[in-house]
Amino acid sequence: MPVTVLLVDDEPLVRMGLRAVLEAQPDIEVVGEAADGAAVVPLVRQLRPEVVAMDVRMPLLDGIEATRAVLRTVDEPPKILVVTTFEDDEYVYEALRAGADGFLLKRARPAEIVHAVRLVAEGESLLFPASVRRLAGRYGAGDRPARTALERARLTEREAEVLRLMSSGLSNAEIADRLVVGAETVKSHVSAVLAKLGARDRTQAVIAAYESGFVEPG
Amino acid sequence: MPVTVLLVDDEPLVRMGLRAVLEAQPDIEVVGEAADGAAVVPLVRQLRPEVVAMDVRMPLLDGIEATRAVLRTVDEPPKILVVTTFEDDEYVYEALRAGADGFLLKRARPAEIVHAVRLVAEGESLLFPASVRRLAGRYGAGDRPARTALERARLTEREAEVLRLMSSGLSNAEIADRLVVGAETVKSHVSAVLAKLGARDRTQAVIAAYESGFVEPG
DNA sequence: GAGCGTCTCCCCCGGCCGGGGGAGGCCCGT
DNA sequence: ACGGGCCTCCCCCGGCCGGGGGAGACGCTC
Repeated sequence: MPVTVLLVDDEPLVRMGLRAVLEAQPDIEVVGEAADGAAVVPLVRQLRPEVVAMDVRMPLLDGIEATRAVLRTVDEPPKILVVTTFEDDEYVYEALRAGADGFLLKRARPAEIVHAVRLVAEGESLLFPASVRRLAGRYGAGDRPARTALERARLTEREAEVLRLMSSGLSNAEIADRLVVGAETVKSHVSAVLAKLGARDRTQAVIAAYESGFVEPG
Repeated sequence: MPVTVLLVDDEPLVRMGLRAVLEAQPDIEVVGEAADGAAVVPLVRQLRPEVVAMDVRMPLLDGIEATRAVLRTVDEPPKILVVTTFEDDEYVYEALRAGADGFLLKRARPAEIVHAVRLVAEGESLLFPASVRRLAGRYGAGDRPARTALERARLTEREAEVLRLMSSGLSNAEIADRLVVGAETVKSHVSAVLAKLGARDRTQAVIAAYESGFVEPG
């Protein structure tokens, strides 16, 4: 059965765009739309979507408040994907802290959007949108949303170990030596880590590791 | 004229190894050796080497104290390259704080050793030996040696900008778009950054950026 | 015993990356 | 006016990386 998605955005154009992109996929079904945050909770109760693509800036109730409302009032809440532009980065981190599961850049290409939806639907986090770095310096100490997001990624012990070694700058071959396993094995673990973190390459994974507090600089 | 190097290590075997490796290079000349830290300052005054390859654990005066002594008492002091094994990482960061210019792992391959010597001789730092990560958590707040080391790397404005973008997870193509320049241009900047940081690839450069405080996690 | 997750290894393949070397234009300081 | 640093772009090339897909072995749980 397909992944069910609820679109929440005050701009019809954006909703139509997302719908067009997502409906083109056989395994994704858009089950509803909302134009403001206030309508989200009742719609979620009614439609029980697996994923909510949630805009940040909306009338009545913004994406952050709507995210909080959904997670606070709905049993088995859907995954929340925060839809954003570069411009409202400052709001995004609040949404993540409110419990959202990932980012989605409006300017992302269709394939990336589809990928993001599938990822969160599978319970994986989407730690790494290209703009994550721009959030730096805006978190208060102690409440880093990304940390929970990475924890949500549920890395296995081996994968965590590989991520640590990646974060110390080692190549796959070097990691293989260190762990005394084959290079192909390391590749498997690395691929798993990238998928779970929503990272495109090892560099993004390492950044996510730093941003989330998984590793810490001096 | 060749780069002049002073070897300081209490083990003759290590000195011989280093000498063999370095002397094989036409552009590098080993001008002297010392077996303990106490002999370093007078030898530096006498020989005026451009680079000192300094062991950490030595009799009489260890590498950290010797480094301090040289930098404090010699005009136009040489570049200090700390020679270390994995095992004495805990001492290395002190050496860096004392003003050393880079690391050198004893188990590094000859080509890497030669490379390290050339780099520091050219006034560039060697931020990224494979073990840098192991230093994490040992720095006191406020006195991060790596920060000074990265500052010593003297990145140009453009290179710093590229490093920042690399540290936000962008690919070369994406950086090119963002800066509105050609992909080849970005490659040039990236290569320059890697060289100046002593990083092997962009991941190591990003790690160095985090470790040095050049970028900061949430 | 039949799953399921984890860890291990394999193949093929396209692509981005990074090294090496070169080159032209610009500004700035000598 | 010449040199040097910086930014820009170019070519060739080998290699690591990451995706896709598959598979066997182990241990756990149901």
